[in-house]
Amino acid sequence: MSSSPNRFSGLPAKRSTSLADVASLAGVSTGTVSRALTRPDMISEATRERVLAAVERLGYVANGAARALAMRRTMSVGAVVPRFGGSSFPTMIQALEATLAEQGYTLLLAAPEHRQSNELAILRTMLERGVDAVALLSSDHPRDVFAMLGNSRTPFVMMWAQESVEGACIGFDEPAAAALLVDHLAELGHRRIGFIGGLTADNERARRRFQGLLRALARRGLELLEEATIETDYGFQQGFDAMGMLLGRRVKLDAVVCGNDYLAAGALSALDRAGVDVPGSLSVASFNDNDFAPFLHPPLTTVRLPIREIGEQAGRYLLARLHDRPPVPMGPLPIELIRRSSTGPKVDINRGRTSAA
Amino acid sequence: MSSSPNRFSGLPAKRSTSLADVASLAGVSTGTVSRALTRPDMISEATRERVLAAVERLGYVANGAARALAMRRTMSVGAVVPRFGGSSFPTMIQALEATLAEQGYTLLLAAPEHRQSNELAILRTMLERGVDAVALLSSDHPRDVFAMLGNSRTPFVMMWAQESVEGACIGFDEPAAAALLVDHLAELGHRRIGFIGGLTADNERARRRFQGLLRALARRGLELLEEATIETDYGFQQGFDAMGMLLGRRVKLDAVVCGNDYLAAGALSALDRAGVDVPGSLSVASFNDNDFAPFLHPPLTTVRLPIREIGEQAGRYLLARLHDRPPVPMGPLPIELIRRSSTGPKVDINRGRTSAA
DNA sequence: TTGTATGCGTTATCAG
DNA sequence: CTGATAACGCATACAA
Repeated sequence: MSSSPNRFSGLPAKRSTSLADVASLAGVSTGTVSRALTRPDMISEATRERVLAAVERLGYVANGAARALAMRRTMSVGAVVPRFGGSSFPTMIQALEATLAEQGYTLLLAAPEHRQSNELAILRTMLERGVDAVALLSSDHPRDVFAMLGNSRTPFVMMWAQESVEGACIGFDEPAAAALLVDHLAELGHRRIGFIGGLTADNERARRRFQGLLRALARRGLELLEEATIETDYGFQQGFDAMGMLLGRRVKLDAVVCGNDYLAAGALSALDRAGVDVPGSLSVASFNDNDFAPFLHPPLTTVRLPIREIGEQAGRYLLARLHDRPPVPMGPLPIELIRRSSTGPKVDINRGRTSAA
Repeated sequence: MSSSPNRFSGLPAKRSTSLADVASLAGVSTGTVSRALTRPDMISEATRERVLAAVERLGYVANGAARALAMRRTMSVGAVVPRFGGSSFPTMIQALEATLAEQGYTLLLAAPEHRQSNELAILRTMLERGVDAVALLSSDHPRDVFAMLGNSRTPFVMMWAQESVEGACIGFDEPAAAALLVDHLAELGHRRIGFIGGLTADNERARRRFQGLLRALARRGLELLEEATIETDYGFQQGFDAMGMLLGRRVKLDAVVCGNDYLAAGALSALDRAGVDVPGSLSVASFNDNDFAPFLHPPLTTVRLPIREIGEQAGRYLLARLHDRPPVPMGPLPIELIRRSSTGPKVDINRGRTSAA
């Protein structure tokens, strides 16, 4: 019953072909096979081909666990990233993955739904899996996390974070981004400014964004209207609801800044629903985590944030550490203000094409 | 120079504490330590505590490679997912990860930027890493992929796919979703219908979506306007451009269906830019991969697709296989039409609150 | 260039 | 309940 090949093969039967199998088929030793596969230049053309043929014939796939055990390295780095779905993290992670892949490293990812809950447990699992390095999100983690990292001598980096005594951080100047937005609004003559932002309590990035905003405003003798400041989870619905609340309070406002593009999209939707003229009677600006703020309607001013670049830099940093090289110095990550008019090429419905006369 | 503890510790020095260290500190054998950690009930209270204390004191973390080698299983499943960033995949993956985590499984993820390119290589890497099972996206893969999977006797599942002789598929009824949209538009009396969809050539899902649309239309004696049908990459900019092209062609249209919400967002933006009254003079409907179509402006009719559910079901299926149980039967995944009015609660700017009188 | 033998850190088997 | 000891599959120093 359980000997049929195509049966539900749980654990017991998983003895797949090994180096030894290949070796005997090729009529050489295991050592030779191993070298033929990982150091082709150390072996004669003839035997190498025999080995490769045997490998092919058997469909041999190396056992990573054994290899890792013998080599004391796994060629993989772990990343623990909370609340993964629907955010800008995928972009960052993919950049990280791509950068690591250039040097043959694989990314082992954990994306726990509930934050903090068991970050240490997750990290432990990763170390047990044998990751050579670790990428963390932000820099606020329990002491145990850093302790375990240090104890295991595993290189690590904190992404989307500013500075930390605990280790290296890759991030961008969030206050500078806030300043860009504030300057823009101020230049438009706006003075009564509201804010719909992320929850600062458990989100270091939202916190820095918020404080950057406050400081930029202060430099111009302005401040956030307290009754027009709302903290909420990042999300369309949340943005919609928050803007609804703001409107309900009937505060006089010149402009509203949104903590990210999800909030902005929801807020714009609520404004439209309420018949508010944007930007005629109210300007909206936004941080652009997810690269779609430039395409929202009505067009709004936004700052493009170097999310992808964080992933890349983090990857480079880790690779440097892994190769026992001093970390490469890295310049500041680029931040760019995108003004509201840059939605795309104009299309005139009355004339047909755009380019022709 | 290289003996300092806090130096760039590449590979050589990574001999961290092992079971043996713990054993000698606790004055027991390695076997005892192993059991104390993984089978607490097989050991006396007293020694277990001694062991745990030693573990704590040394900050011991198990070596997963060695464990995997000995146990012949890694408690992890791999997933290979192309074009990961900015799509609805994160949602699906997170659901998969969460489901697997319930049983202690870890998700090893590969998210290659370029599709097909080297799917086999990626799979090989995963198998080498020692994954116990694999989740694939869609069902169109090179033969080698299935061959390798079969050869290694690794349970696997195809997500977001319909049917395949190669193995199990988890997906939803894409044509049914298309039919919902078509029925809705037809009920509104629309007959001249266009489509801005994903590239069918290299995207099985886009293909099924497109064909489902054609059939649903045919059942009602309708067809897609050829000159109002555009294939493009999923994306805001692409949707914007595509709608621009459509407008440029000056085709008479009652409605346009968008292949996903990114395209829809771009299309709506282009329509607004062109001053087209939506839905007054043109209806827009959309497949909703990313859960934000319901929040777009102007509100459009959309079908909510069970993306998250795919991840969950795939996880359950894999777990069943991993535990050597027959796969659990699963009902059809839910699809829901969301009509354009359901953007959210209404907000009356003139009255303050919504709920009070 | 190739074969041999040892070690990698755990789990599992089998006595005690 | 606990202690030896043999796998696990591969890489590598060493010998040939």
